[in-house]
Amino acid sequence: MKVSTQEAAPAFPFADGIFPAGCPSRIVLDHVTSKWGVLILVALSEGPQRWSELRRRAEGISEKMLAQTLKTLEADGFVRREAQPIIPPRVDYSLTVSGQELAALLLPLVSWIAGHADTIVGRSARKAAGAGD
Amino acid sequence: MKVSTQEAAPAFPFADGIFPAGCPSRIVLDHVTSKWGVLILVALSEGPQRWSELRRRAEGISEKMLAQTLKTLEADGFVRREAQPIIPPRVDYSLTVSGQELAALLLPLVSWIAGHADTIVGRSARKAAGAGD
DNA sequence: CCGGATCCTATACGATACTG
DNA sequence: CAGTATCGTATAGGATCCGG
Repeated sequence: MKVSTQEAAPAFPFADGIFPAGCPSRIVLDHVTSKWGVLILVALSEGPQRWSELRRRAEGISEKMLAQTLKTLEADGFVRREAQPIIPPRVDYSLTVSGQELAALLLPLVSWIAGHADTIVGRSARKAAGAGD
Repeated sequence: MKVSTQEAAPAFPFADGIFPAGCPSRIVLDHVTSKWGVLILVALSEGPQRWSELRRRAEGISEKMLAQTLKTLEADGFVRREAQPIIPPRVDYSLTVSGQELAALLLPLVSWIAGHADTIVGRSARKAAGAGD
């Protein structure tokens, strides 16, 4: 077993394979890391929001994908949907406790990316010279 | 601006839209959250590894996707590739500093998912009753 | 052993139109 | 306003063969 710089946990938890193909973790990971999953979860981490609000926040999302993503996240227990039987309809989406935990892990990731993306794609565009760091 | 339960930072950094469609952040996010991106980065966070090792770790990945994912991550400056001109070839992949930073953010996420996936898909399978939490 | 090239399929996704 | 239904397309991704 190898011991490198980044050591805190007793043992690397994914030493022999991240996890098996098709296992529940893979499924959830795919849901979360779907094209819009991260964006929706991050958007909702600010607080409950309506459908139309989410559409604006996740710029570029189609109605179909918003519906599909929300449904998946709701089925996974990350998002709660509350519809009010009024005309015109009003539906609020919010994070469950589980969803808040997840979003709390996603926010640093998204922030990091937001802070480094320009450098990264800049380097990509320059054809990725030789030195990575 | 709304103030709800989860308030800690001075201001929510993604208050009016996560970030614009097609911007560098979106591109990098898509690379990282591609089907195999997370798995490869997490796998490499344990230390440098060879092609064949990565294939085992990321169970179920095809050669094509491994090559493609590694190339993308390398172009983004997250992964370093070192090929030794010997027969048979030996190629080692490792994380750059940037890649290590990213992986450090990914690990908690993957660990959390690994710890909750069974509950989550269990609930999903039971048709997602009514209460999310 | 490490991949590149090619072909093919599944499906994720977007655009549009329609409904309660 | 908040969706659903349908269709068409782009592309992600897998299988296989080949080459250094």
